[in-house]
Amino acid sequence: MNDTPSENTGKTTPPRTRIQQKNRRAIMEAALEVFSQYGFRGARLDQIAQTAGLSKPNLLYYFPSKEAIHTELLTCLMDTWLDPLRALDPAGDPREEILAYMRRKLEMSRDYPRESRLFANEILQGARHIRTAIKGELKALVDEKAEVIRGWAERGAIAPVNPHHLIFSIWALTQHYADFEVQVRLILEGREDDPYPEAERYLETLFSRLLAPERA
Amino acid sequence: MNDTPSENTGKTTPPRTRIQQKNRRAIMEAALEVFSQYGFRGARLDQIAQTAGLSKPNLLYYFPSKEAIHTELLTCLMDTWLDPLRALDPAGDPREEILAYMRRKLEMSRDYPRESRLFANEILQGARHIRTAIKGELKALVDEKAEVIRGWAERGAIAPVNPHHLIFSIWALTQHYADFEVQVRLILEGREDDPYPEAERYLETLFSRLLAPERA
DNA sequence: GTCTATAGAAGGATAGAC
DNA sequence: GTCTATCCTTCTATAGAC
Repeated sequence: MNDTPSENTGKTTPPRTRIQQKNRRAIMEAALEVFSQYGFRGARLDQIAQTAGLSKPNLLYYFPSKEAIHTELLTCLMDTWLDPLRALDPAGDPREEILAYMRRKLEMSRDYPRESRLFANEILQGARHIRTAIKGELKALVDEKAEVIRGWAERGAIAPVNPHHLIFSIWALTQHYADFEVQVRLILEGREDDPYPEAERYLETLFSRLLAPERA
Repeated sequence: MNDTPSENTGKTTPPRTRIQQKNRRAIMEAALEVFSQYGFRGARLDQIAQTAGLSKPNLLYYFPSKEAIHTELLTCLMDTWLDPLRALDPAGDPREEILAYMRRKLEMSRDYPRESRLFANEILQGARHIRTAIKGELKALVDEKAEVIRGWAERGAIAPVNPHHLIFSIWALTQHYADFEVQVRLILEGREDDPYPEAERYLETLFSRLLAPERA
């Protein structure tokens, strides 16, 4: 997931051979599959090993422990996970930037639902393994972008809103379709086979009306 | 949680004595605490027993298995969980009814965050134990209320929206504050000690602007 | 009804042959 | 690097005394 063998600073164990790279990838993939479904405590090493096509001891040849796999997985994915927000451009058109951010997040839910559920499980279960990342990296990024949004609202480019809660609402609304996918699909059964086209239309309407500056 | 000793149909084991009632309540309370934090697979019986102030074997005197505790808990809470939506009154003022529903759901998140996380864990982990309830009870209720909302939109009492996704969005936005409470609080640290007052203001603005009929 | 003790299965992790 | 075998811990669940 982030196994660049060259220019490795030594922070994570650098994989040397092709086969190691391949196996480490397979393990990360399997770990994502299992951890995203059951959370850390509910996940079982045998399941990860089996999904990765390895024996349990072989799995533990690559990583020292269950916790190490989990930590590596979260660390590798965190950056990708924050990219959509990082891309929010202070110089762009305010409403379009926010709508585009929402669309990127909705695409992430559609294309990477397991990643969404991995973080959902982790936070739901107390965020013990990513507390520092939330308090540091994520908080800093959110505060920075919230400041941008506040500026847009102040100069009247968008309707006045609480920037932090605006960001929360984008997370909540888009991630809901990944995290609660089972429920959404069961309820929409017989109406929409794929919830995402309607979700996009609905969320575009929602944020357009919310942010339209020409009112009150 | 639902232990009316009289007029019990025999569906769940009817508690006979005072002490049994008290202990069963304590177990349900402890089970809520633990299952909501770790999900079914991650939860441990000792933790539930300890939290309930009972020994592990004593816990299993009241319930035959871990699964039985979990099922009982979900069953008991499901009704309460759906009450806010049931209360949506087709005869009421459309915008006010939807806003009131949102407020009730937000209050549920604030006052019963563990219940929210219990269902979140369950659905996130595949909804294996409440599949039938979702496909049956919940789907029927949602479809019924969505029809009401569709009627309101058709006669122009609210702006046109997809009723199902409107309901999803109310769930997503309100439950987010319970399910992702840790993250919300960490990010708002130094700004808002209690996220709920601002959340209510923000969500009222959001749904007011979304549903305002006098536009387009 | 409640406890101590423990069976029996499953989980995480290691040893050592190949 | 990978496997078989296995250790030790933890977990669910039960037996049986009180």
